[in-house]
Amino acid sequence: MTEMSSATIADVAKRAGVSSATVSRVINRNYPVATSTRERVEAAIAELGYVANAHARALAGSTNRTVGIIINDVVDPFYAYIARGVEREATVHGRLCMVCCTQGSHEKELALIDLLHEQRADAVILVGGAHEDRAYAAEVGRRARALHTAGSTLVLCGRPSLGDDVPTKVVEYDNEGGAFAITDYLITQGHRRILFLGGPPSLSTTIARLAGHRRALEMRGLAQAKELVHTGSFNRRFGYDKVRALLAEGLDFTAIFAANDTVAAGVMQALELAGVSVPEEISVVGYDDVPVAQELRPQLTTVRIPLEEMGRQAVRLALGVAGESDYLAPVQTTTRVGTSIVVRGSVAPPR
Amino acid sequence: MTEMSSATIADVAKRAGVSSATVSRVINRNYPVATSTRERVEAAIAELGYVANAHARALAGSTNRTVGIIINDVVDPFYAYIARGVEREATVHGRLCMVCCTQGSHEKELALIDLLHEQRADAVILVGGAHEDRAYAAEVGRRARALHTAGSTLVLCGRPSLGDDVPTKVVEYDNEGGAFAITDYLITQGHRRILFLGGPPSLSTTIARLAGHRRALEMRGLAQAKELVHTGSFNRRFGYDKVRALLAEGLDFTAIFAANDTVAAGVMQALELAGVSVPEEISVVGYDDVPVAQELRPQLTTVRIPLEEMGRQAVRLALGVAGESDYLAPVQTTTRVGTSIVVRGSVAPPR
DNA sequence: CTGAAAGCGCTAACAT
DNA sequence: ATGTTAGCGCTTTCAG
Repeated sequence: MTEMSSATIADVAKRAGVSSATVSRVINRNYPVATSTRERVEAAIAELGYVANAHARALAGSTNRTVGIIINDVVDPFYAYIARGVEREATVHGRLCMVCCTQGSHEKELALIDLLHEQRADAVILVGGAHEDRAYAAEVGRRARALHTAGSTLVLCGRPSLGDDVPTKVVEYDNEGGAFAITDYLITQGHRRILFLGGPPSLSTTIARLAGHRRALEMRGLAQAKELVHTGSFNRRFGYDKVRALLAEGLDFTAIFAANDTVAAGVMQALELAGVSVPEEISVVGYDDVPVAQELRPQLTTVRIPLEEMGRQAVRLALGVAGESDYLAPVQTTTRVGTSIVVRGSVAPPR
Repeated sequence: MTEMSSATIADVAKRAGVSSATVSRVINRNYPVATSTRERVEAAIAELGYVANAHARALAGSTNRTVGIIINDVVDPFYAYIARGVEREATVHGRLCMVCCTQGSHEKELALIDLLHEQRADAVILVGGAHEDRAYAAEVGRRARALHTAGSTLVLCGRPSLGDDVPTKVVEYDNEGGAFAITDYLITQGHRRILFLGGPPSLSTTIARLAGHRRALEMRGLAQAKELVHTGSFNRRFGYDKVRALLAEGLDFTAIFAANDTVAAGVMQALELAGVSVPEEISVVGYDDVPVAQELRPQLTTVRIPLEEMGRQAVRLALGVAGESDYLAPVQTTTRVGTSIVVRGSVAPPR
C-alpha cells in the first residue's frame, strides 16, 4: 500500500534536486526557469503524483479562485439555468464554482453565506426572490459588509437591492414589466376577468409580478377584483389544487395568469381533468419560460427571462470584468436584463 | 472606508486579551473555556466581524469538509436529481458541496478531478455514463489512485467500475434490468417491431440499455432487426428528427423505446406533428422518469431510477457512513439500486 | 536563473 | 483553564 499522504512541494523539490521555490515557479509559469531544470521538476512531479494543495496556495497567495452560488434547489429549472450561467462564466474566468442549496430556509441561507465567506470565495451570488423581513434583511446586509471588507462581493441576483448603504452588486430582470406585458396581451385579446395564481405572497418576485399585473389592469381601466388574486406558492400542486377548487365553486374568469410555469403546469392539468379546453374556454399564461412551457399542450405562452445570462452577468459584475471597454466608467454595480413575452398556443380570445 | 482585509484570529485574541489558542477553542467548542473568557472572545469576534479562514483551517487540521461532484450539466434533470441527493447528504454530514460541470468534455472532466483533488475534497463523485476509451479510462484510474493515496475517494455514480485494481467506490443502478423489463412489457402488450432510439453509441449507459432491450427480445424469441436500432444522442432534437425521418421513409414499427425521457419528448412531438396518435397507433416508452415524463400527453410510461438516492448513497459510501449498523462488515465499496417500470398512458396493444 | 527564508491564519500538542 | 510553540504546504521578496 502506498503511504496515505500526498507528496508536497518539498518532496518534489528534493527529488528534482532544486528548491521548492523553483518548483513553485515551474508550476505557476510566472517566472523564468531553465529548460533543463523545468524538465527535471516536471519529471519529479509526475513520478510522485504530486498535486498542489489549493489551501496552502490560497493561504500563501490571496485569492481562492472560486465563486459561490446560493440557490433554493438545484432541480428547479429557474435556479438551474442561472446556476449554469454562473458555472460557465466562472469557468471562463478560471474560477471553480461551489453550489449550495437552501431548501428555502433563511437560516440556512445565512449560514451558507458565512460558509462561503470562510472559503474566501471571490464572490457569493445569492439567487432568487427574497421575503420581506427586516431582521433577515439586516442579517444579509451585515454579511454583505463583512464580505466587502474582506475584498469579496455579495451579488444579489433576481432580488431587490438592500439599499445604497449596503455594499452589494445586483443583477435584476424586468419582472414587473414582463407581468405588465403579458397581462396587457391578455387584455388585448379581450380578457377582462383574469385569475392571478400562485407565488408566495411575501416574496419580492411575487410582489413585482402582481404589481405589473395590476398596473396593466389599471391602465386599461379595469379594477383588480379581489377574488381573482390567489397567491400561495410556486409549486405545481398549488396550481392544480387551486384551479380545482375555484372551478368547483363556480368562480367566473376567462384567463389564468400563473405566477410561474410550474404553477401553470398544474393549472393545465386541473383544466384538462375538468374537461375545460385551453385556450378555447380558458386561456393560460405563465412566467419564466422554462422547458416545461414547451411540453405542455397547448404550448404555454409565457414571459421569458434570460436566466443563464443573468448568472453570467452576476459573475462578471462580481469579478469586475468590464462589460464595455469604457475604461473611465466607474465600477459597475447593477445590471438589468429585459424580459419578453413569448407567444405560443395557450391564449385565445374569450368566447 | 473599512480596511480591506479581514480580522484574523490573532486580532480577535488581542482584542479579547487572550491567546489565539483560546479563540480557536471557543470557535471549535472542542475544549473547555471559562464562561467569562468565552463571552469576551465572542464579543471580540462580533465587534471585529471575524470570519475564520477555511484554508488556514484545512491546512492546519486535516479535512476540508467538502465533497465535489462532477456532472455534465446542471440543467439536465438526470444530473440535477443526483446532484440534489449529493448536496443533501453532504449537508447532513456537515460537508459543503462543490458542483462542477463538464459539458461532456473528457479533458474538462479530468481537469476537474484534479481541481477537486487540489481542493482536498473528502470525496469526488463522478456522475453519469462513460465512453469506452482505454486511454481515458487509464487517466481516470490514475487519478483515482492519486485521490486514494491522499486519503480521499473517487466514486463512480452510474458508470461501470474501472476494475478491482483501481481504488474507487461505485454506485450503480440496474440499467440493463430496467431496459429488459420495459421491453418485455412492450412485448407482452403485443409489440414485435420496436424501434430503439437515441443514446450515444459508445456510452456505457446506452450500451446497457440496449443490452437489456436485446435480451428481452431474445428471451421471447424475437430477432433484433438492425434497421430498428438507431443510437445517436440523448437530446430531444435527436428523437424529433429521427422519428420524422423514419416516418418519411415508411419504416414499419409499432412501438418506440426512447433511450431516455428527453428523447421521448422529441419523439412524441414528431408523432404529434405527423398526426400519429399515441398510444393508439404507436406506443412510446422512455427511461429515467424525470418530470417531463408526467407533462407529456399521454403521460409517459418509463423506467424509474432513484436518482436522488443514488446521490445520497454516493456520499455515504465515500464518507464510510455505515448503511447498516453491521460493525463487522468490511468497508463497503459498491452499492446497487434497483430500477422499476412506471406504467402511465403511452403504451397500448398494437392495432 | 535559483535558493533561503519569512510568512499566510489556523490547530494541536505540550506546557503551565 | 489558558498560553506557547510548532508546523500545515505554498508563494514571494530578497539575495546571490
